[in-house]
Amino acid sequence: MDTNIEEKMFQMHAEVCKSMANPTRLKIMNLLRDGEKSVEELKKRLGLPKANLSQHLSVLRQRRIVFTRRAGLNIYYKVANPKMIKACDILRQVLLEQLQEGEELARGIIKKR
Amino acid sequence: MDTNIEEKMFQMHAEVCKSMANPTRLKIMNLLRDGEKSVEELKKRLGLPKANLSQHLSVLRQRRIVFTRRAGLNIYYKVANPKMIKACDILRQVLLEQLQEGEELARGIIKKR
DNA sequence: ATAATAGTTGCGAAATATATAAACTATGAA
DNA sequence: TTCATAGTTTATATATTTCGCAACTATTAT
Repeated sequence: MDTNIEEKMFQMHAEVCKSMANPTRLKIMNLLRDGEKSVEELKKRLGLPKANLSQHLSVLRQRRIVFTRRAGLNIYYKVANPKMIKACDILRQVLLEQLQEGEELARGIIKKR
Repeated sequence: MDTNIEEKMFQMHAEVCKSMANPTRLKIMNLLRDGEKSVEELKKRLGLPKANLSQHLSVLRQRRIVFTRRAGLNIYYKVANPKMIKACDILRQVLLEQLQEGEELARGIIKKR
């Protein structure tokens, strides 16, 4: 059926969104924005217990949002598709616009007193 | 502090992602893509109990991803910021590319036999 | 072989998200 | 006022996420 493939797309789309629906994972993506980083580097920058970090990385890996490469003891993570970063940037812009609207609204209320 | 506002941005960003991290809500956004629709229309197209639909709409409303307008008995929903749709489109593209890669990989495996 | 370093995985508890059903609110018509 | 329609909210049960902790695996050096 044709509707079923659509259904699956929505399901997969939702799962990609879920992968990004956590502040820690967004921070990871933000750190990976300008090149690959080892788990240790990420751990240092984020100040998280490595088990927890590893679990978050696992979520991103499973959805193929990041790739890994092993080099000796270290495992390097990088963003699989730069479009993912682009999507993040757009959402961030949406947020900034919302904040701006909020400010304008607040100013409007102050004026009206 | 400056780090705190960054922290809050990541938090908010995650919450926007959470709003989109559900197949039903993605379907709603997709239906609203080309103009506002009443709850009843959405209900018909999605075939959901209205209570459930209303809850999903509530999530989108609370994150200001959609706006509402009342007209008589009906309440019309529309996408608040077209950039939200753009972000969805990019994610969908990422998915399609992943599927393509998967196919290529599969073909590669077949060839190698 | 043993130890050290870098990561991952499994498990249980607490917090969140989802669906359903029932009760509630708001608008308009008779 | 009473009723019907359109939508929201609340309560509750279930499923999913998230975290910390302990145990495990993989690679390198001694």
